[in-house]
Amino acid sequence: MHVRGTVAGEVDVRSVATSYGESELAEVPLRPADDARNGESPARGDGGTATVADGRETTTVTLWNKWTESAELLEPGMELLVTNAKEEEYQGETQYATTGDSYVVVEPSFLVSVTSIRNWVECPRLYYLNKLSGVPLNYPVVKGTLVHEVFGDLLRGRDLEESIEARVEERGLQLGLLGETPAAVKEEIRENATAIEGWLEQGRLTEEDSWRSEQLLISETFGIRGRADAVRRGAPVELKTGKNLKKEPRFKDKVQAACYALLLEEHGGDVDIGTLLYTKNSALDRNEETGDLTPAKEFTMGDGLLKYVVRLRNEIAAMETAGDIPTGYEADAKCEYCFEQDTCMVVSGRLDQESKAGQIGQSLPDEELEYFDRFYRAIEDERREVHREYAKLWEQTAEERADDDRALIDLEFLEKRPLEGGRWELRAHNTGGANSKLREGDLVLASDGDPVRGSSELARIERLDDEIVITADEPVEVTRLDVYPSELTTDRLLVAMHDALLKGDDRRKEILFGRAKPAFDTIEETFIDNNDRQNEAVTKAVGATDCALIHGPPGTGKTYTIARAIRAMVERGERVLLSAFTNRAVDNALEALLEQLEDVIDEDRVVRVGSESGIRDDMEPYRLERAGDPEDRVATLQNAQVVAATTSTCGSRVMKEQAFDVALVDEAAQLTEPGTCAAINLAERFVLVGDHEQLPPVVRAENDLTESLFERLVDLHPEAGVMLDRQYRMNQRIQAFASNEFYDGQLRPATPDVAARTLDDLEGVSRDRLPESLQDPVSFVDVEGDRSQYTDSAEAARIAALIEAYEAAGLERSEIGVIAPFRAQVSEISTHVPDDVAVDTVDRFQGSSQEVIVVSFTATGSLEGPIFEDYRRINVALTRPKRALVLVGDAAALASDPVYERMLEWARR
DNA sequence: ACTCTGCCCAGAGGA
Repeated sequence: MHVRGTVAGEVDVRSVATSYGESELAEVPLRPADDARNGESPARGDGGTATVADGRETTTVTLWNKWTESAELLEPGMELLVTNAKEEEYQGETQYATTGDSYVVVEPSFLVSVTSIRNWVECPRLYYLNKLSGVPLNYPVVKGTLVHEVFGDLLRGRDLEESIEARVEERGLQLGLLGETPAAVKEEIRENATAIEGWLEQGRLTEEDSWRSEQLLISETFGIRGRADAVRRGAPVELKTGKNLKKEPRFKDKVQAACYALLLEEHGGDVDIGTLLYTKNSALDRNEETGDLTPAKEFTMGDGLLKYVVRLRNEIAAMETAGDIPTGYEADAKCEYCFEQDTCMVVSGRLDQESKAGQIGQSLPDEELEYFDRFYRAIEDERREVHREYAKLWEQTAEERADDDRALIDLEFLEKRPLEGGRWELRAHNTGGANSKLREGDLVLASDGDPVRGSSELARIERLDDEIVITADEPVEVTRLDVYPSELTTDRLLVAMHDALLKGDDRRKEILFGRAKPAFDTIEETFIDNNDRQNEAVTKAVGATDCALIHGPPGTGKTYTIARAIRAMVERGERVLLSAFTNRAVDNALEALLEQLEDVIDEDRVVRVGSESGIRDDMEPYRLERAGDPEDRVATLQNAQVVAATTSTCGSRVMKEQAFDVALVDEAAQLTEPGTCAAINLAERFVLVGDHEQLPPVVRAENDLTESLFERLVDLHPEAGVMLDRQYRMNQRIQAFASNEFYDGQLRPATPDVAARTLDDLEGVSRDRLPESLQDPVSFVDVEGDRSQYTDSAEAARIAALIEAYEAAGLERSEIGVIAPFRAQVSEISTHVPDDVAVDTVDRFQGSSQEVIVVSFTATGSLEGPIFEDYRRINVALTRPKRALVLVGDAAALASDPVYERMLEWARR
């Protein structure tokens, strides 16, 4: 049976004399998991149940011999899983102990990647450095990736030359940045491919082989995930681009293969043979011991190796759970042979970390060390949240998961169609309501119903409506799609923070930490002649030698100001990076910029970097295509004077090779500090534009990431900031509340026309035709709600009637927007109102505006709940309309909070 | 208690 639970106290490790001699044992007090679903977990295929019988009381699990090493890692509160345990009666109590078939897994829901384990076995410090500073663009890595892709193609039956041609073409941009020519790269790949082909031929001659390539595997039991290069007859095959003339495979390569063996074991395999394919070994190289010419090395993976791998994995999981930083002493690697030695010493020196390699250089100032510590923790908190999302893949039932919007279930599989290159196009019919987080272009786990234990594939969504089209390596009879969680964003945040602190120049850090005041050059030019603050903002942005901060409340022409500033920079010959957190914000800013840049620079000197699915269709012509001739691709990017990309893309390998004079970050109040750093790290100076009175960054965990760099710098360097104070959007009556409540009364209409705008200005609309209660630009409709928690059908019905009234007064449906706090209420309202009325959450309405806005508060009785606590959300909701705003809600509930009460008074006037 | 966007996933190799 399997035992799973939470460590309930201190672990006792000691030696005892047994009939086999001296043995080590560890006694772990364990509170068995009370989650009933645990019992269904099939884990390993021996039919055991996964949980200890009915109890909440603490029991004891004895871990024998080598497992005591994992026991030493345990802290109270950690999760523990022991497979194939035996039950023992001791002093009338039921206890458990490991058997010869047991595995001990620390924090099993923390999914460790195979690469992590491979790095860790070499040196835990190497694992840490990889995570912290990332791997820069370099040729050996790109070539390795290419060889793997070609290998995969060969296994799927693609023609060799065709594959090489296509794969090299796809990597044009990266190869160009590395200064490689296609002909030379192809030639090198051919050499590796010859070894692969020769080996494949051997296999075909001798027996029927069954092959799988690039299989993504997740183990719920061992807490490991990874992608096997290939699986032959159920056994892992690892491809290596390098040379190895020794008889034995490298140890870390064996460990990697053993990881896949564990993963395959959980998926029903039972193998003890691993194959490593060193494709640089050629016929000219003779194995020094065996004289063997083939590149393939087969080896046996014994029980001991597999268990050792799980113990390694436990070390990582325990360290990540505790939030520790490895020193290198955990391993017996020799630092003098390590090619990361210098980096390791510098990092430990700068961050004042204990390290086996020793320290070089001077430690960062205390405040920077403290900053590093705080943000390292915060980012790792986020990472743990991503890990919890992985765990939900098996902890949630399909229905729970679909409710969570992270999956589409009960699809009806329609057909499979082979594509060129051996991939497949799969089609399924979406039977349910398609209200999920999944979007076109996303990578998902496509499965036959169970993404972890069943057959599943990493697939890309090509089309998503009633009929779903995906592409994948294997023809899964897909009936379910799951979000595949990714640590990519977290990884990039960490690297961005590392770069800002360890690679950033000193002057930049003086500014970020408030040790110096931002400086400005004097600029005489007038950029905008009818709006002083906008002009001041452009002047500051252009003249800043360090940074400028532009605070732009709703409707104040933030986007125009940015575009004007960038134009001025471009005219001065500067290279500019335009960034924001979301693709939508980047595209909006770029759209305004293109208008400004007409006649200033050629269109082809403006480049949008990002994925095809992320970029808005009308910006597609500016998108940097990665595939193509290397020289040509790299010229397009280097020649660009303006590059636009999300902050996440700014952290990509390609973007990190780029340098700019200025980085301009829009919607900067929605960005975490490390997120902002990803963009500004690439430039000499920066301009942040945003409004910290609107919504803050979206983060998974409650931590230091919730305050933006923008907001912090506005406080730290008020003299670098300027607030745009004239708004071009709202009727005066509408803007009054937000102005007083959020902007100290400083926000005012830009012109008398704006102040006086009403629905009457719109063609064919007459306010007289509205009920009297709606004739004022701001009105309140008191609805006693239906008392349900996240929806309110009474409000929804009333809103439908309001929309009819506006239509009757001559408004187009497309001129009306409805905003609600909860997604559930958004879908409730959507069922009541016509399709062409925009209905969305407050959060998603940020950044846009409408002639008429109806707000559904969805609260009866009281205003309790986190969504109402952040007043910035009301600021966003109330500042979306131009000409009319209708608040719909329960007056009694709204009056229970002072801010909402003031809002009520204003609306009812 | 709720809100929710990014990202080619994980791994590619050097000595």
